Amino acid sequence: MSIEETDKCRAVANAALELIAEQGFHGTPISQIAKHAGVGVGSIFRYFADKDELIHAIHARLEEKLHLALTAEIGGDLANRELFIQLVQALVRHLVGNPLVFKFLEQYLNSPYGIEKMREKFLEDADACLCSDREKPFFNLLSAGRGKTIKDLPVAMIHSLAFGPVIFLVRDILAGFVELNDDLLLQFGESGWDSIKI
Amino acid sequence: MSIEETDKCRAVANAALELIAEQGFHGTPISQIAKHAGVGVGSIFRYFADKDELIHAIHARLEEKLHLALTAEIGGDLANRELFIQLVQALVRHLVGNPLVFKFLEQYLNSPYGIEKMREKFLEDADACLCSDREKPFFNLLSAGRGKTIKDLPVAMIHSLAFGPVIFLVRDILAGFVELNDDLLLQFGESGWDSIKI
Amino acid sequence: MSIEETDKCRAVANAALELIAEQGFHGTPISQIAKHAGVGVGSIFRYFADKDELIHAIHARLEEKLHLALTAEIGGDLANRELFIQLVQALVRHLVGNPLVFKFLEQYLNSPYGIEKMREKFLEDADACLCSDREKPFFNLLSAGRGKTIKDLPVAMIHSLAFGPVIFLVRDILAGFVELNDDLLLQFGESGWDSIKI
Amino acid sequence: MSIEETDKCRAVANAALELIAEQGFHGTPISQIAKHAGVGVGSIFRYFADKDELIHAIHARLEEKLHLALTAEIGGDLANRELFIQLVQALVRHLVGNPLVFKFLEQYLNSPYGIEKMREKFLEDADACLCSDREKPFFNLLSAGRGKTIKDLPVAMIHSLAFGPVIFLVRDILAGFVELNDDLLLQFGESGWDSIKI
DNA sequence: AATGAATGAGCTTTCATTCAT
DNA sequence: CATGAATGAAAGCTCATTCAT
Repeated sequence: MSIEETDKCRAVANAALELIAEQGFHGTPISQIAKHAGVGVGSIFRYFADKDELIHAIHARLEEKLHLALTAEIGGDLANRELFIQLVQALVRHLVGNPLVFKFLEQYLNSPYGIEKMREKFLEDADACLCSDREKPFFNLLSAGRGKTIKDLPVAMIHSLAFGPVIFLVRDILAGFVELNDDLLLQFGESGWDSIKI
Repeated sequence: MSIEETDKCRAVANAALELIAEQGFHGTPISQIAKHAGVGVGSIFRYFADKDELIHAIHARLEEKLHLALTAEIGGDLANRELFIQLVQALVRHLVGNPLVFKFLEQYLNSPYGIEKMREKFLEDADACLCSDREKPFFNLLSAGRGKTIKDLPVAMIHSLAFGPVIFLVRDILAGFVELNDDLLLQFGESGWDSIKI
Repeated sequence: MSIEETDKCRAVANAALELIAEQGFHGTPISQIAKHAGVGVGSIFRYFADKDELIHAIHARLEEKLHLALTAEIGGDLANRELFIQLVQALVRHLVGNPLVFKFLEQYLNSPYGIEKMREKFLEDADACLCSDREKPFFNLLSAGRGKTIKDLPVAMIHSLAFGPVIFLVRDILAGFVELNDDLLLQFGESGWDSIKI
Repeated sequence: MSIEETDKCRAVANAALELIAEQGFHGTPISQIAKHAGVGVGSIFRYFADKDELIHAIHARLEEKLHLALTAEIGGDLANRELFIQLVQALVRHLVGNPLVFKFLEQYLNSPYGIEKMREKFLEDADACLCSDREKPFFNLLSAGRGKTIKDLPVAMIHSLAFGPVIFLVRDILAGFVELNDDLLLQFGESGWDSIKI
């Protein structure tokens, strides 16, 4: 169920996002979310059947925003070196600029929630599931170049080479282990390309 | 507290590992661990002050084993292409061969447990913390080559480029999205090198 | 408070009757009643101060209807064998023909609702309370014959002998344990008479 | 699941019986039962998986006790007038002497709990279900005489004639509407027989 | 007058932790 | 030492009731 964009609904989703990103799913009781959102507990269950549904809804919204943010910048074929690099840069910037989003998604994807979600998708559409929704636009555009400008490896492997580094880098940036600047980010994007180009 | 290597203690840790890997931290009550380990609940609290301590202890043990497994295979300078590739292969094989270990660590590192741990370390020893313990041997050996055979980027960035793909690949393999063979694994290792080599 | 016979009011009472008969008092939220009645929740509280009051009002209405249905068929002295038998038959037919009414009353009378109600009545009017309202016409007419055609036992005992079987029979019929026909019903009525006649 | 006869277990069951008899299932929170039993809430769930299971267990125990109390006094064929009367007397005495038992059973049998229970039984053993467990000994012994000393009516109908009055009488006695004495009880038993004898 | 979104007290249930045996 | 029965704080969730619209 996608998030109905009521004011109250968004307040709840935002409060939940903030708290869960810092405390985890199980460290964040509904009552706390309610208080932080300035809402009664009961109201949360008006909008979301379950705590689970709330979490899935937040995930869906974040994926969607991410999708929009990225597709806005994508012009064409990711098998094209410059485009690939631009997108890696955009992705890193988006996640670093929205740390709560990153922290939430990290937890979500490595929890029973995300795994369940992946299974569901796998059953209904095996192809769609070779990557998380987050990178679907990337994924499609990468597939196109396989065997031409991009190595002829299984899609999941290309995917790992392209996005594994991004996630790790963002994690380290948010943890304060790396100070990013434009030049470094450019080099990082180029390095990613080096690993998948033929 | 590291795991005292009593028989009972190991039984508990093993039971916990198996159950947590499949069910998550919060899906695995102490009582279930006790039953699965053939031990009384009370006994668990003799060895581990807390559920948290149990989890951290398991994590520590897994890191240690991983460390041992990998250093056993390392001969020299990772800034050397062949060595790097061998190590990526060894790491993938080890994790794919020990899925419970991988699943546990994935959860741990992306949960408040792991994050808290990272913070603790950061405070006491900034250097040690630039990478997770898991890849410390890699990390040290990679540092050595920076600016020579390896790009002159921040260590954390090199680290992300080198290990991000590994983790993502293992995840996809365990999820059944990729079928691995020796040739593919070799190409994967080479690709990793391509991204960090000068 | 008796049911004001507004359209909306009756719609609510009917919806509540249907739902409660099948799901019980506590399995039937006000919100469900409102939906089923095509009315807003708030409106229910305009007509009935409480959920309790709604339930008591429904009970009162059912008693009244039962009263009317039965007195319509009563001509005279129940101490008269034929009249008694006719009335037992009418009562059984009425209840079997209105299963929701029966199910509601059964629950009501055997719940704190009914018991509380009985107490109230007992305090304000001991006589009225020697039987449930439901059988008041029966009761009065039976009293008349005590010591003549009917055994000289306490009224409540006569009452139990006369109506206990009816309620039990209806319950078994509605549960599908007995298939009724005219002949059986006649014999049943005669049997009831046999137990109270001198 | 029958009640394990631990001390604590019995304390819980007794507390629950008392409270539920007076306040109903839904007026009696587990926390209150725990307090009244001098036990922690958690302990209740050690013995009973559910609130439902607790209630069913109490019911089962009461049925069993009733069964024992009555069969202790039964010597032979209920189609025999004197035996039937003795048993009606015994049943009335037992229920009047144990008002909590009566109140609990009344509520149970007329609630979704009891109805569900009856359905279960009906599915597994249609015959057994024509009467509630409570009267099974009665029932079997009555069946024997059908067509001989007892009217040739459907069993459920005989059952209604024989036990409907008992339940109603007990209810009225406990409500204070009838003052019982040995003579009245004897006449009551005889009246019951009058309704079913050929 | 009618509505239904909002509320929060209160319920059932879980589970880490303790401690008497 | 080892055990597991006992505990109760805390969680998720429901629903009668209110009140702004």
